[in-house]
Amino acid sequence: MEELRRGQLIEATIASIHEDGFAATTLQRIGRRAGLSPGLVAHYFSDKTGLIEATMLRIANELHAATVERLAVARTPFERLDAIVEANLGPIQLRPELTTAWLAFWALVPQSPRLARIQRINEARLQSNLTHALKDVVPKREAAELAAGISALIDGLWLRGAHAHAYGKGHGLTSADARAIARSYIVKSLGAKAPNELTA
Amino acid sequence: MEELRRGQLIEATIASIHEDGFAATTLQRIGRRAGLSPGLVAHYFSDKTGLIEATMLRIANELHAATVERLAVARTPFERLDAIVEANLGPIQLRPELTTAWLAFWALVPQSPRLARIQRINEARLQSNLTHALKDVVPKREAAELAAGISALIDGLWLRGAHAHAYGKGHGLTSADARAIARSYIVKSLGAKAPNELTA
DNA sequence: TATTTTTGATTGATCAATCAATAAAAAATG
DNA sequence: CATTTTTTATTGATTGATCAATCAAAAATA
Repeated sequence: MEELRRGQLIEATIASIHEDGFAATTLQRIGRRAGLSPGLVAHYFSDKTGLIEATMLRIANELHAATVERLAVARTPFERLDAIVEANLGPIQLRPELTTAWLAFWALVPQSPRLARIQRINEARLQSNLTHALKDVVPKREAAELAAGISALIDGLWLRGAHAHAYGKGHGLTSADARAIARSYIVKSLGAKAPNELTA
Repeated sequence: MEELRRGQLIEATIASIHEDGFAATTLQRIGRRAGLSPGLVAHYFSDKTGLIEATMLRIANELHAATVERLAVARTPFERLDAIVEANLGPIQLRPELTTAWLAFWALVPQSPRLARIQRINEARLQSNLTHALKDVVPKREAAELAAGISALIDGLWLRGAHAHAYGKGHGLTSADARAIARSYIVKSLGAKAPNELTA
């Protein structure tokens, strides 16, 4: 019961941030969207703040889980890089509801040490996954540098994808565009060491 | 008088977003910070919304002006690319107050067509500047692709820089890190065509 | 004096949090 | 098994605080 209700409230929060905007995301609206009373938020999350934190944590963990799942079936270093790109920039992660929620959380990070912590872990996970995938292809020293660049590029592409939804159809970056740019960066960075497996 | 007051209120808005957080950025606080009455906002911006829009427009135009200024003294394509990187990721643009404000505005873009328009123009300016700088170094077709990658990377690095301030000293990306990563990407992308002028 | 600028109290609306009341489920007891 | 007791889940109205917007009055300026 507890897990069910928490999930309902978290999903309603994401939906409300997307459709009402973060400023208009009130406990009343969340409750109505979830088909529950606004008072329940206090019962399951103690606070509105607690619900927001739980929501960010949830989507961060879902991203991580999606990445791990794809990495598990990747066999070469290039497949691993591709798995990371796919998990982060695929159409599932670039859904309008999710990107809008991420934008809102990113904006809250400077005011909330709790959210900052989640975001830092998020960055560290991405960086670590990239470094591991790179460490067999380039010198260790270079791997860290390269991972920093790729991870920043992924976040930037994500940002572009998030805003593209706001620009309306036909404007801005698509998920496919984002992945193509990321792959192109990886291929160029690895230079001659990058075989065709990457794009296969 | 009008320009003075508008500037005071815009600066106070940026300061309040940074120090109080966007949610706590009220007309009262803005007024107090500016040493003016909260009622003046209505007089000079009609709305709180109008003040927010004017603030985003202001920092977008300041970024553009800083870019144009640096581009004016750049002589080679590589100097032009470096000027763009420097204008976007230099310590002036990566100041905590500015990055926090940008984060807040980015989060508002999905709910506000007016802010979305400013952001789209912002992206277009960066992309256009990069494409022009690249068009003499790589084939036209490739220039657009490359510009898309570099501009996304710049935005991603900016995001990292913004969050780095929230992580506290010693954690996260510095302005110097960001510029180094951007330059490294450019050098690798241009391959043998990139002379040393870039890092000179 | 006429006009513009500025003030700050007021208003009406909205919000998160609280909490007493109720319903449902589970556990304990006879 | 039936009944009572206890715990847990849920509701929704209330409260106190806060906000943007308004505007009449005052101050400054021309």
